[in-house]
Amino acid sequence: MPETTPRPSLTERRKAATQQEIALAAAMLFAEHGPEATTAEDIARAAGLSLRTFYRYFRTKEDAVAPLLSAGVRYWIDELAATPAELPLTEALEQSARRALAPGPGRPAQALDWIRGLLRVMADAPDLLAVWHRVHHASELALTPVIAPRTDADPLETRLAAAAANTAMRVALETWAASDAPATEAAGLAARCLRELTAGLKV
Amino acid sequence: MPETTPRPSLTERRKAATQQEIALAAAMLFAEHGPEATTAEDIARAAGLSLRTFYRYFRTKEDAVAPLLSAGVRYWIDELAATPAELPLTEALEQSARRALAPGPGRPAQALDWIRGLLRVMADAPDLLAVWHRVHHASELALTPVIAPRTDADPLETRLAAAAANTAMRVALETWAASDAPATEAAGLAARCLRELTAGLKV
DNA sequence: GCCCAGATGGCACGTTGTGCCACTTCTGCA
DNA sequence: TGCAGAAGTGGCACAACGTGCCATCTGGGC
Repeated sequence: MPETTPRPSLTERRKAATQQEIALAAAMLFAEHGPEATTAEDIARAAGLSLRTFYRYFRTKEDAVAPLLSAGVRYWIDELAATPAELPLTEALEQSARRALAPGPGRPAQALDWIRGLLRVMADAPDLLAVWHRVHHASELALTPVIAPRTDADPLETRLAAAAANTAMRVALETWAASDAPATEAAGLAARCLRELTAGLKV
Repeated sequence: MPETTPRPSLTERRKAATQQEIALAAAMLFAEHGPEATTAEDIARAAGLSLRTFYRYFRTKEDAVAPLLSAGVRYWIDELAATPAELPLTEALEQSARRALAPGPGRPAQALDWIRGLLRVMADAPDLLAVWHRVHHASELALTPVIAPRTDADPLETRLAAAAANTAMRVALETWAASDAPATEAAGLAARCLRELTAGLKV
């Protein structure tokens, strides 16, 4: 079977697993007691490693949930990159968003639930909110080169398009998370936000 | 002379002055040595107060420059709120942006220069970048109620419009800051970004 | 001039995040 | 299979961060 990736090397896989374990432990503790009441040591203990090692995986305790928060947009950008180049950008954005937010292979069904749980405790946790914004800033930068070959706009317009699309996705996720809608509705909401934004603002 | 504000009370004005002094001291130190190499005590000393008092004005050392970073969008929202209601939203956004970024009464001419200086050291200062994003998140929320009465769109569309307009302003400021263009060009760039975004994405 | 509210400073303390070193585990090569 | 180098892990010490608490001082109202 043809593997595109050379092969993740046992150690690499362990590190990835550890990172994921830390992320889940942190998300669980954050959701239960709030980030303020959770110390880095709590997370380390819950993940079964020393405090020193925890800080080798993440720069701050809030960063620990970044992999969970970025899952949605990560899938989205991957899907967009895999979309046939003939498709108009507008449709490509919508279609990839729908696919990214639907459960599928390699997409843990609870990914959206983690995001919702974390977004809900962010209201009184500025440092955690900062992670959410950092994630979307990163995805804005990652989106630009993916969009660029699909448009003939100049660099500034391309950057704007990436930023706008990214904003639409963020607003969709925040709106969904604030509601009680089931995870299945997130994809539709994201598609709608993208459509409205690419069509232009109402006067 | 009719004053709209009841009158800021000597103590209030002192506090505001102190806050501004801290902000300027922090921006100066951040720009010169980088935020990493600047301790909260350095800022406190430069502003002529104790460390304990510093933390009564700002939650973290990076927060100290938030007043400077938010100046631009603050002016913008104020101008927008003061724009005649008959003006179509698209034009109101552009016009108020132009006014906000042009030097004028109550608008320190160097405001944009501080933003540029700070944005340039943000590349390797995640905590400072977080403040930039927090400022724009706040302005996104502040923009929504100002836009709402000028449109008949539903709440989600209104929120999207605010988020998009806000994103346009942010991209404009970041683009201007990354360039060597004089401060006078920022207004035009912002207007252009707003126009392109409100018109809709190119396919 | 007196008094209360609030601003300030000093101190102690828990938490954060990092440098350094010793130890263990994995990986590659013979 | 065995051995040497590389890499992950943990413990310790330490500077910086951010806050609760209390004592002191300033300033505005009666």
